Amino acid sequence: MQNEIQLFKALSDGTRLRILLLLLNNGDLCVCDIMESLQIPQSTASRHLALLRSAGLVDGERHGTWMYYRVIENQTFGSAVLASLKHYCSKLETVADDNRRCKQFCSQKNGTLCPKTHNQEE
Amino acid sequence: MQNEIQLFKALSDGTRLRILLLLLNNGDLCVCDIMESLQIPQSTASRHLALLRSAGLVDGERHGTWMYYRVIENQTFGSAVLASLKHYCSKLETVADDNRRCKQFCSQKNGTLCPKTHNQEE
DNA sequence: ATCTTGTATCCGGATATGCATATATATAGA
DNA sequence: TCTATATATATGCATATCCGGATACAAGAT
Repeated sequence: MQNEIQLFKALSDGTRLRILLLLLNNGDLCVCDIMESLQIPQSTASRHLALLRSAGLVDGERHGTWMYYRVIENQTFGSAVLASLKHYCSKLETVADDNRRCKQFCSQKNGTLCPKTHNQEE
Repeated sequence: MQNEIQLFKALSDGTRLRILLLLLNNGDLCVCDIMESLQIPQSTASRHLALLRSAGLVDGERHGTWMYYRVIENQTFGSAVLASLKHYCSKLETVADDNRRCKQFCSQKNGTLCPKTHNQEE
């Protein structure tokens, strides 16, 4: 049951939950998007992303200089929990604030910084 | 999102997961059942049960000397996660061992110690 | 070579864990 | 009622882990 413990450990931190919800709601994002949206230092974002990746919740894809992260969609326990998480946390104020900053930052930088077009889900 | 963090913290410990799965698979249990099934000291079982209760995952009902614990069934996020947990962890060896010890202990003590008949689900 | 982006490491402080011990509560019997 | 026993909770302590931020380092682009 080590996998489940690691999964819940990864989820039991506010910053990581915000990162996951940001990715669930906004598709692929690079580290600079995340630090802007959540207003956290770059090293903090990076470290939490590494932990989320080692827990099997997200994976990263390199596009030149930028590293794009996304939530892994498979049919495991982690996926089921994340789906519930997205559903139950959609109304939270913090999440809404993060999403708002994310959309603003991504549209303002559009075409000027990151090479890859940003996926706007829904 | 403090509720969700507290939920995941409560779930990110092997002993607590085993307690929850034991309760999910065997219905109401008292502390002595749990310490026998998991082979852990009484103080450890009690401390984890207190934490699970404060996280809103289990509640306790007193029957004379014995305190019976059960998983809380409501329609919140925690319930949804526990349902998935039970489904995805049903095949784990540790869980099977715990359940076996539980059934053996409960049947051997039947009528002699705890006053309340043990619920065998399924 | 230099700039930007991302990762790894170090530190201090906070929190969690397990076990042992002490305390509280409930039951049974004299 | 008083005592002995069984059950449950609370506390203290040593150890281990985790968090955030700063700093140093690595990788890619021009």
